[in-house]
Amino acid sequence: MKKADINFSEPLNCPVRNILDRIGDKWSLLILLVLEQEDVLRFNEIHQSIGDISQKMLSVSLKNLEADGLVNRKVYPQIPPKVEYKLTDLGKSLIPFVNALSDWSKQHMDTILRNRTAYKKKL
Amino acid sequence: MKKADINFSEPLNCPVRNILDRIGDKWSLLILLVLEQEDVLRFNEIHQSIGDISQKMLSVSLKNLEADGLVNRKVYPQIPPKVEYKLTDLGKSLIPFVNALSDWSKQHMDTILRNRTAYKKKL
DNA sequence: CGGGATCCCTCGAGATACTG
DNA sequence: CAGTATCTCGAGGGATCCCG
Repeated sequence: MKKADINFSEPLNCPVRNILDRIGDKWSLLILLVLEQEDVLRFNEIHQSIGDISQKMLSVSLKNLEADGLVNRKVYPQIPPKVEYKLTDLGKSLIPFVNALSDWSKQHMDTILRNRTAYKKKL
Repeated sequence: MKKADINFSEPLNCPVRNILDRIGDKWSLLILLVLEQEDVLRFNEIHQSIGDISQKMLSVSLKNLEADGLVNRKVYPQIPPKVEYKLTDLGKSLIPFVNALSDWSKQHMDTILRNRTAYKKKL
């Protein structure tokens, strides 16, 4: 080993694996970013902002984010029901890093797409 | 919309979705970090560094990373074969952001695990 | 309105065996 | 050594219906 001696082969003790298990799924990051843009949103508002997420997956993803303490869920006991979601401080603290990744993606996506096309032709 | 007017509902035009499609899988980020630590590695060296990845998934993941231009693959035409992998400049440029995420994970993993335990009890 | 419960199907990914 | 080829299984995730 040369540098930080991170043990990548220990799934439970590897920070990269932990973070990926949390936000590496299809929707969680997207939900966090939507909530960051709008501050407070109701279930259907998130649903519409993302567009192509199913009700089920939105529900499941929100529940996971809530369980981890990244999102706060506030229920108004009324009929019809009203539920509001917002980021917790912990959730907000993750946003800058996600945005940094997003910016990297924006900058290099063209290059990556060109690389991929060239790679296919090479085969 | 309040802030950057990102259109999250356009899968093809959403940087978050693009980056997740690239690195949101189970192994790609891990491979990038392993390569960053050791500079140049052969196939089986990566295999052993990660430990619990199958040959198949390592092969597939490396091929994708190569296609996107994040990893360079150098074949020595000899028997037995020898293949070396290293990060490209593009691959290297992604590392700091991944490390930032990894650090965030290290800092907050305890809190998240406690949140999750408390959430389960609440149910 | 905000979900929960159920059904169903695709595909990610592991195990194994084989090859230049 | 560095993969490829096949088979297989389980989970991720969509569609639909229902309920307080």
